[in-house]
Amino acid sequence: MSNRISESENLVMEVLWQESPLSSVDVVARLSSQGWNEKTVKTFLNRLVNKQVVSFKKDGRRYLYSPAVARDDFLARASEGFLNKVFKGDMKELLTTFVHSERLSTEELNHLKQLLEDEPSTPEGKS
Amino acid sequence: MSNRISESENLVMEVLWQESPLSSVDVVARLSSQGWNEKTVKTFLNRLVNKQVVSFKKDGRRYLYSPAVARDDFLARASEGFLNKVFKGDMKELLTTFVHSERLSTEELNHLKQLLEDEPSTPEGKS
DNA sequence: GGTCATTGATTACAGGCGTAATCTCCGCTT
DNA sequence: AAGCGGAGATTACGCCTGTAATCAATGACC
Repeated sequence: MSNRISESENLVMEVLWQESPLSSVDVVARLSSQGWNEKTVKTFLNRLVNKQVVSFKKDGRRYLYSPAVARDDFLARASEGFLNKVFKGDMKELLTTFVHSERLSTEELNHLKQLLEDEPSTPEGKS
Repeated sequence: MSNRISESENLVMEVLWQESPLSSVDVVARLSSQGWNEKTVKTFLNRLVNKQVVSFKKDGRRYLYSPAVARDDFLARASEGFLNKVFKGDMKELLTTFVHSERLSTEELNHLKQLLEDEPSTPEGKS
């Protein structure tokens, strides 16, 4: 259970997924918009290492951090968890909620249509 | 900040959204699959009342609980939070992740296409 | 009317999280 | 070689959460 990633930790992961390896100083810099104290970021890095989702290599006296898990896997599992938790696993309802959200722009709608066209499984026969 | 609903509390909400008002005994019964002690469920009900997302009416010495917020609003806000937290607000990526998930059945895909067709905003002009 | 059972309210407590400060170790500088 | 400055490790601490047990009030039964 303890290998769950918190919201703040997730932001740190995002930085590392975007670019790695990074020193803690770099990570702090890339998270400056969060207004976090350097110590706070270090704490997150430490916890992530303990949770084994971030690895590091020593470079002199500093560490260079890298993600130890792929972002896609991560998102997929988080999404799955959210789906089950909030929507009781009802994917249709989840999609309906998101599609009906005003946050869905025309561009996003088109992107979504594109995605659906590229998806294989929708000919005629419903298997 | 404290009006956030936890995962367990959410399950209690689901029960009430499905049917209300309900006595605590009823809620406990409907959550029996969770294997929670009656005291535990009472705690959640109490916390939900304090968070003002559940209201109650006295019926003799017991309370009859009802949701104080609409499920749709709730899902929408939870979804918004998830989108921002896990996908940094990137709706396209969220949709991509869900659509690519193997959990998306043919039926769900068709449902989604239907949703898109019913959505107004996809002519030519992008605003 | 008093006692008891039960219901909601209060209290408990460990582990996770946000947010850091402090400690310790070690490589550079002088 | 000695000291210092900075990196990671450890510790701190209050709030939230999961999980209940205990407390207090009150309606039902005798």
